[in-house]
Amino acid sequence: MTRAFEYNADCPTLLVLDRIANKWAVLAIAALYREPRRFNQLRREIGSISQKMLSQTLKGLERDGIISRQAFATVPVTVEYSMTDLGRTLAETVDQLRIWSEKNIDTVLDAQTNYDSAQSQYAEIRR
Amino acid sequence: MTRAFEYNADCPTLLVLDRIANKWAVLAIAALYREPRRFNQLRREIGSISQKMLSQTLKGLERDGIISRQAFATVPVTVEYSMTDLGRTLAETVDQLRIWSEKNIDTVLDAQTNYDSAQSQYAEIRR
DNA sequence: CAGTATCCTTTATGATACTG
DNA sequence: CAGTATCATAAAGGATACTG
Repeated sequence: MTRAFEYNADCPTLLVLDRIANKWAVLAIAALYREPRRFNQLRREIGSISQKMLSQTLKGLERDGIISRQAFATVPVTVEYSMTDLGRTLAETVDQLRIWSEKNIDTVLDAQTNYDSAQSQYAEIRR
Repeated sequence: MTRAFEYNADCPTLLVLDRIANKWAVLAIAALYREPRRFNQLRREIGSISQKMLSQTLKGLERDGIISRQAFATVPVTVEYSMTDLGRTLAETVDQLRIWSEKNIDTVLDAQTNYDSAQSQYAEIRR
């Protein structure tokens, strides 16, 4: 077996996965990919995210050096989030997922329909 | 704002994200990327996954047409999981995350250390 | 072997209220 | 505006027992 697929606790993939195998993080990264945003701006744009989750997600991404946070001493305070150089390289990778999704969504949807009808047919027989 | 970043319920990215922004799914995809595996083989390989989660994850991936399940009428039964053609294209994309992780894990770890020490320093001042 | 079913615990997330 | 704190609930996950 190759080193790449050892899923032990020290595996870097697992560490990074705990950050990005997360819907909110992916959405935040995608939103910040092109241009910086303020907190509530992000919140409105992502839409489905709560204040708590956004705050938590941004903090985690900042901790990992994926995004950076800059506060301006306005009244009230303005805070701008933006991708770091490191973050941008991750964002490009994550963006591939978006591209894959848009390209293959129809195939996936068809597969789901197929699977579901096969299942209900089986349920029919069992009854 | 570009179409790509509208996070409404119909967004294909969100639908796919609900599947792959998931640690177990990513691990299963990574494990099946190179060669087919049997259920318990996968379980041992991923290690940290429970029977319940593996079963659930594989079912979801099969439903989406990412992997396929083939049962052999041996005693006891043997079941082999493998990537579909569609799945393989996703796996390649997901594999980029693994590559990114291995390449940048040190930078991320450093960023975390930095962030944490800055935080504790602040806590020190507040006290 | 390859699961399913069930119960129980932990974690994630939402809603609400409050602050500099 | 940009959060934090707290409580409540829903969802995820683990452990165990059981089956073809």
